[in-house]
Amino acid sequence: MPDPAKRPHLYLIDGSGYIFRAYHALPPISRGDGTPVGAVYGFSNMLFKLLQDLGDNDRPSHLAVIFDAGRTTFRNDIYPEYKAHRPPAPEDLIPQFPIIREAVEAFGVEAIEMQGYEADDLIATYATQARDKGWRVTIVSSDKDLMQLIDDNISMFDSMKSTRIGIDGVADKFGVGPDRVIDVQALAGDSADNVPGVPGIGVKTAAQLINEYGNLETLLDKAEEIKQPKRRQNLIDFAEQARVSKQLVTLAVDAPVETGLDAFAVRNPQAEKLLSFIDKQQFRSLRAKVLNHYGDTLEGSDPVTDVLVTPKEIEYQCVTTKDVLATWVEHIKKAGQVTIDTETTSLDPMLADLVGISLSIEPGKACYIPVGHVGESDDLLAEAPEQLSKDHVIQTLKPVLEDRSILKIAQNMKYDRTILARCGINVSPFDDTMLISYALDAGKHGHGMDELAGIHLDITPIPFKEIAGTGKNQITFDKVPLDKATTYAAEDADITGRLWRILKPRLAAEGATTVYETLERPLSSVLSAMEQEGVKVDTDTLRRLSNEFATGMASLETEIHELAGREFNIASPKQLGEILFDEMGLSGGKRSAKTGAYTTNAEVLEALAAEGHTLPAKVLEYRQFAKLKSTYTDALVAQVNPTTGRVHTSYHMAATTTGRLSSNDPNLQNIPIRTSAGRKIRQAFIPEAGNILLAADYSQIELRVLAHMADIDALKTAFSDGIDIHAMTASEVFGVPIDDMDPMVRRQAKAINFGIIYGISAFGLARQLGISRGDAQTYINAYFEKFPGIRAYMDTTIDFAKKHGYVETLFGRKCHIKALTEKNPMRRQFGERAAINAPIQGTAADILRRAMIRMPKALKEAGLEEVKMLLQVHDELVFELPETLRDKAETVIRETMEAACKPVLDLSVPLVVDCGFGANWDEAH
DNA sequence: CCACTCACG
DNA sequence: GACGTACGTGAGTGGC
Repeated sequence: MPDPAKRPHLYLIDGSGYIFRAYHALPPISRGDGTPVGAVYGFSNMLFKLLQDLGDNDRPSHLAVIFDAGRTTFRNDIYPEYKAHRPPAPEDLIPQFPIIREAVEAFGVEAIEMQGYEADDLIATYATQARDKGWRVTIVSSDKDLMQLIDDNISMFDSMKSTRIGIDGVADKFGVGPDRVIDVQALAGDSADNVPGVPGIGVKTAAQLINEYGNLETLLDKAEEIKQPKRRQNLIDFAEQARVSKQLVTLAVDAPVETGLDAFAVRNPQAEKLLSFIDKQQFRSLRAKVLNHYGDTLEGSDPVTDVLVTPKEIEYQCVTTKDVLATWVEHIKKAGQVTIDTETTSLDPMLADLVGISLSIEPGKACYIPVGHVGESDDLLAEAPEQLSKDHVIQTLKPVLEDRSILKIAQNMKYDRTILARCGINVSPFDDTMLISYALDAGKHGHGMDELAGIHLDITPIPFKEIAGTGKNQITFDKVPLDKATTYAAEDADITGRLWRILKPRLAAEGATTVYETLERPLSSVLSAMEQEGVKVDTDTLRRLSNEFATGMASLETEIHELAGREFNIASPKQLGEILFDEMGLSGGKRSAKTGAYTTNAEVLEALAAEGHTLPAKVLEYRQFAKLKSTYTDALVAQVNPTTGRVHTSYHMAATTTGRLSSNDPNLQNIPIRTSAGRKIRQAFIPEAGNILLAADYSQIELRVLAHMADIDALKTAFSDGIDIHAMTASEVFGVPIDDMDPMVRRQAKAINFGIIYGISAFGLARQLGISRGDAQTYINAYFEKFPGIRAYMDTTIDFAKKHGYVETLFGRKCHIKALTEKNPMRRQFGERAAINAPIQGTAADILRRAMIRMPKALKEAGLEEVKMLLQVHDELVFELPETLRDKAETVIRETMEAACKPVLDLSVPLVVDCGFGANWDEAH
């Protein structure tokens, strides 16, 4: 028996069943020449969907579609009336049969049929052959006649319902196991197939009788014993008819098939064949889907080599006439895909004005369509170059960019989507090379276009600086001359298209499709909407705070200078260090390894303050004010968008190793909360009048994920029972009762719990708690003694990481850890800790992503369109909503977040979401 | 442009 | 036995 994980898996598709389903599911469609192709279309889509949808575990290694060859089979020799009542195939279906066989061939799949045998017999024959060789078999059909074949290795799959039927499913349907299905059918008959059976007996009664007597022959032999007179008589009178019926329903497992199983090995379709078939039928959306799925892995298309992505010549065109633009649109429609890039006046998509759009369909060919260029001098109107109007270009491209059958490809589509959304275009569908790269290579390198171009294409794109200058002399893109702008912009679209051709096929090949399709791509538009929504800040409050902080800083500055005996720049760690440790002669001055400067961070200053020194304490105060003022109050006021009056952050989807988002310009994921002065800044985040803010955060999500991943019963039970997890840890590690726990002991346990998530070290824990390294080590030892499963989890994770170079989240996201291969033991241990942390932090991040992706639909379905998701802060989502919707919104939000793992992951601990609401973000906590 | 510091989870 | 450390971010400032 081959390795069960790797043994072949044969899929046998009931082609006739597929055809009839396709025919009835779709309205009549004809192609240009009048030939009806509705069923062909439905069939092709179903076949493609099956090839595309199956998860990694269920992927076929072998595949064939089985058809009926004609109306008469060996069963008509046994019973001429078999299937005699079947109406002929509908008139408009008949010409589609041969086209459907072409479709199967075009997809590179074997089509099997044989005169004298039904498709079911061929399926039975192949299924049995494969099973006997130790293969797994899936029969794709909903025909109950095939259920007799089901066993431990053969199952059925209903592709419309996406449900798999095994032995249990048969029992549900027939009331007996698969081995007695034919006995039941022999008794019950089948009016659709004109199988007579025994009168007065249906499936229910048949199952009851077979279960009682064991099988058909025994039942017929003992028919005299049946109590019910009518049933007894029928069983006696129609015994022979039952036997004939059994023959009719019994599938032949010995059909003399000629094609061997090996011929069914799955292979990628040949591009030319498949695309020409699709084009002949005029299936535009299918064309796009097929290209999207196979990328350039299609056999016979240029392989992914230099030939494909390195064009022989470069042809970049500046489009300034309607005719040329129309030609591009035609080419895009024909190709079914286009790479797009927008050029604007700002990196902030909420401030940026559209300047031009570049497009590319194939490597080496791209165009730039200027729409917002102005003159190079200040005399704007006089020197603006000739270009198409923005309005005309938008109206011309809108149908293409919104066409569901045309795939739009971009590098960081979220940016372009926001820009285009502001022009009234809703881009769909799309692929994003930045996100594909992230799904594949998170942690290996960055995912910006220039970096990817260097790595995958060995190209250094024209630096933006080269065309726009640097520093205060830098000009915006609308002032770049058209020739330079065209070279730069068209190159971006060209490179993005070439990157897509390299990266897209890797998704399927490296098992990253699910991460990309379920955690990356759908989030892009959700974030775009959140960014466009923005959040309101109370600028008056921020300005007032800024003044308060400035006043505080000024008086502290005087005091500090007096204490130091001279003036110096308090904000300079270098100068401060010299004052403290050289001039004032305080002890404990540690120099940093890199520059040799004294360390003056909060930890050091706090220690000095604790010794009774005033100056360090004042500096700490000063630093807090300085930080809050420069990073928050002043910066936030400056970030308010003049048009919307709100602050629009930008979420970076591909920044972290672990799958977390990051927020920038401004960063709204590090708004103060830990100190009262800091919380005043949070109070400046407010809703519009009549609205409230609602903050929903996952309670202890990372510890819950850890409890599940490491499978720690004590932790899981504590979470299920709603026990304070830090108190529980304290009770286990320090042997104290949970009730009336000393807050200091709980604090220590909390630090241990966080330490575990970070890949604990005695040094780190000691520093966090201000205890000796020896004591910290004692705590850690005690912890691992109580929770040995954690140690095991950590060891397993590090082993996996070292073997593969990456770790995985519960949702399959790969996080590559570079430092694991370091020779320097310190850096390598750093990698080991990162490897322990990444699956935990990453799984939590995946859960947040799932919740966010589902949130808009969940709100909409509850009639809560007015509830707007504004912010994400790693374990928290912030919403703005009319106060009247508070309770209903809270329910939907909580349910969506708590169920975010489902249905693909059944977490063994509950997820708990705490919701708060209020007139500002601080109150909402 | 890097180092340092510090805000958040 | 010596490395010199908690995990993941972004932003402001000083200083070379």
